[in-house]
Amino acid sequence: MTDTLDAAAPPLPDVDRPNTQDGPPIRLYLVDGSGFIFRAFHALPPLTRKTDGLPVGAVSGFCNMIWKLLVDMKSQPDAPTHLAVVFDHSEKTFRNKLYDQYKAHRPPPPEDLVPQFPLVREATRAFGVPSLELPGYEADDIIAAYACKVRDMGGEVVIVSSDKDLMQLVGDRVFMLDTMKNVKIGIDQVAEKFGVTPDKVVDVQALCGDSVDNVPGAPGIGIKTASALINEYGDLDTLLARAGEIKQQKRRETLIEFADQIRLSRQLVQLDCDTPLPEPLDALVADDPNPEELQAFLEKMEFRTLARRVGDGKAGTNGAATAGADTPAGEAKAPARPQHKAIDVNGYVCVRDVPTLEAWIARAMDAGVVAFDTETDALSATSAGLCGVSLAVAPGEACYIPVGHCEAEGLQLDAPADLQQIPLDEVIARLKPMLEDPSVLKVAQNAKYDLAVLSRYGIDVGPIDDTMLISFTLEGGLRKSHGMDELSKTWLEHEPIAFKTVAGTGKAQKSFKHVGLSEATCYAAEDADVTLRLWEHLKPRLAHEHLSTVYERHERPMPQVLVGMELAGVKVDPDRLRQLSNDFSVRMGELEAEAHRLAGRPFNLGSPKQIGDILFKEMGLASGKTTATGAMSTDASLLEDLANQGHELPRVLLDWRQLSKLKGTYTDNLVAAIDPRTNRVHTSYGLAAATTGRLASSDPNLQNIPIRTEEGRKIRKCFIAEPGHVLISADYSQIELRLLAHIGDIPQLKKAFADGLDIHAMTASEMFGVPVEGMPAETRRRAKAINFGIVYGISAFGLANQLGISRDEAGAYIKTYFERFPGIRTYMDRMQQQVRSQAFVTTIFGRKVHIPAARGKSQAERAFADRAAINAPIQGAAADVMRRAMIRMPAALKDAGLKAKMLLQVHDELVFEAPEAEAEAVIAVARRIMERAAEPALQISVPLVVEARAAANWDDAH
DNA sequence: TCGACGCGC
DNA sequence: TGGGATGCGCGTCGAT
Repeated sequence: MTDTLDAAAPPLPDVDRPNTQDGPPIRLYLVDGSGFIFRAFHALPPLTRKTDGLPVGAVSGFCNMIWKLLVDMKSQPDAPTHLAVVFDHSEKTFRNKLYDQYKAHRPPPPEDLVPQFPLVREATRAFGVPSLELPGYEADDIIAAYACKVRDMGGEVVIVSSDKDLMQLVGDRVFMLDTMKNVKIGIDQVAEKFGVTPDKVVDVQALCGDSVDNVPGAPGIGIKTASALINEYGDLDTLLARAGEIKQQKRRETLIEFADQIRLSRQLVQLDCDTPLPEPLDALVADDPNPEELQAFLEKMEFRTLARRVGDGKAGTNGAATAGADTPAGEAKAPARPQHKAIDVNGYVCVRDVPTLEAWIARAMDAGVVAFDTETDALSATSAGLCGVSLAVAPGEACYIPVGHCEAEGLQLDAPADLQQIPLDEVIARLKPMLEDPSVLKVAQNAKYDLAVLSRYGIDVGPIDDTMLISFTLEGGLRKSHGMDELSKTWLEHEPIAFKTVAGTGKAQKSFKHVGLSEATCYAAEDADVTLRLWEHLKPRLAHEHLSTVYERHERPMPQVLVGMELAGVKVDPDRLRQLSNDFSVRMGELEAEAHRLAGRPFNLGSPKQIGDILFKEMGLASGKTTATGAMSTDASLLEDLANQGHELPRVLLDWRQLSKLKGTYTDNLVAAIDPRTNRVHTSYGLAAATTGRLASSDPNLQNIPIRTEEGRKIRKCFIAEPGHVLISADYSQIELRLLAHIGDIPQLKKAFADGLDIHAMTASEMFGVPVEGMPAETRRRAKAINFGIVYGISAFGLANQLGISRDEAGAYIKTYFERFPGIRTYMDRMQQQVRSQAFVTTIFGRKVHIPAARGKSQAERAFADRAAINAPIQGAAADVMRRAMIRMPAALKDAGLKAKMLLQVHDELVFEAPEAEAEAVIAVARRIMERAAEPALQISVPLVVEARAAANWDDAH
């Protein structure tokens, strides 16, 4: 419950504070108590009262939410003036008289939830909030009655619930608030869900029915058909009266045959605004709780954090912390219990004998879906050793299976810790069939890591779902990270135990294998538990938000592919790299001495600040520009200008910087990154890093190896193949411009690509009216800069900078460009409009790229969003094409009988290693797969062309 | 921990 | 009006 709304939720329309004739404005908050307790129970981690084990998780979530509402009442402009919590009273209601099967399929509530029902009512009273219920009626009807009354009086109503059955009540002055997701639901959100305005929601529900409540509806009609029909005919009665006019035979017959059942369904879903009010409205006036009574209740429940906040009277400013504070995470900070006794911690189980392990595996097989997580003794997935595996088979039901925990050397314990574990081989052998069973879905957060670890122990995990990738597919661009901690805080309002808490921090940080089994179980089992809950929450959204295909085709297969590449690694020549490093050092020393001589004093060449002082203060050179923070800029373009004016020092600094960069970033670190076991370098690819869908490479980054300068290429030459093998580089030629031609439908560009012309020369020819033959190199260079600039949404200023021409001249170029290629202007305008109205754009493959800056306050932010919106569909489509090629590549190579391996990806390039004799065959396979990668999803209207070459090192293959 | 810088596509 | 004025990453270094 953070203060700010989810960025995805549009702000509420400004509604003037309503006035009633005879009193202050009314803003009534109605909390759907029954709905809340079910959702809180399933969404929040299990929490029990310490003294007697009474389950109180849902009560805790409920108390935090109520407290937040009460705190907001004092400060927020849209705080409640009236407040009540509404509960269902009994199983049987008037609806059962209409239809005896209503809600007949409901399973009994979970065992752990039952004792919490009376506690939530008690909590409500302790907070001084009226608790309403009425025999024979559902909570929804009571909510409807109050909502209608207040609305008709001119007041405002906020229904705290996410129950879709309440959405029919939404209107100009009636909203819903989902406090667990921090989303407000207004008319637009209802329309998005049901495809009709709220007043037509019952008609749609009557048609499609509801399997949860056992409302029959019309067979074979879903929400889409229902809303289409209602929108066409206006309302349900008209539709049923004119059902004979419907063209589709099946649909017509269904509506006629089931007309009565549909009318009954409408009666079942229609909420009754005439439900008698259990209390007069005046009785719901919001008021402060009685402090003693509230404290007594909270202490009885052992909600210490909330009790303290209530005592301070200043709680609620950070709702997320409030919600998490009474969870097991807080308990973990308590003094450690004796390790050898703690087997069952917070309901999580530490598995240390084979029968227990078999029982958990059986439960996973039985459930058909299991969340899992691996714990390791280091960070690198390609080298870390396994410490243990955790499994979650249902929310709150998780275990940790330690396999590699041991005592730290030199660490004396008072009593020997009990570290008895099932042997590693035994655990692997027993887990393997379940983890590889095609009928059991394995859910992981960042599955690539766990797949890489387990694959080194001979387990080929599958099928998998990845909560990180699901989140990335749904919300790429909305949040910086899709890490588990952040997702848990957002969606489960729960802060998992931090790794630091169990392993320590900084110098004292210990490897996970030295963490005691009790603490390790708390941490590891919780991760699997949280992963399962996140999956339950996020996975259904893919379908609802039309992102299932993107996830299934472009995300879900990637971890497997990348594991293959990361584990393969790439060979580098350490001797040659060390020699380069030495050469660079020697020359840097010479340049440093020269720089000190020219400056007249020693200084640190690596410090932009000191360089600024020397150049602009001591030597009096004209400082051209400043950086974002106002410091004097000393970047390469500026030093280049000064050098061209005839100054000596800037040239020396530029040369030194180049060598310093190469040595510091590349030579030394690449040698250090060689894994001694494989003698190769294993990068890690980030899948949820770039919002456009591009991969990112890190530890080390192999996507920014130098290529432009002669010195830099010396480093690239150090990437080599094994003896008897070659490296093969295959890269898409001009893929972004080709996709722009397709997406923007630019005839001249499409024709040029179809004819295989030099695209930059063609652009120059179109723009400047000169023939391609005999064109000056400078003319082509300018056209090339414009082509690239267009892809990035460049301005006249930027282009002028890039080309070293005047701003007016650059402006004229851009003007000419748009005149020659009007389709590009249209494309850019379209993206700008789209991002400003929706705050996201999509690629031709359906990938959604959120650009929240489009809703930014400053013009600069929105201008930035415009440029990102122009670039994202192009860069993103290229990334999508590349992903499709990569996903198909391993099988294509294998089917062709080739031993070649895909090693690296650099956005538009793939690097393979193959036996020399395979080179030609690999090139043929790579080109075929890459050039046809968009198919069959899309037919790109320009050819995608791949250039490929084999050589002994990466530079020569390029 | 942050900003400046620079490497890649 | 006028400031700001090419997209997406990662890693290093110095300054704090």
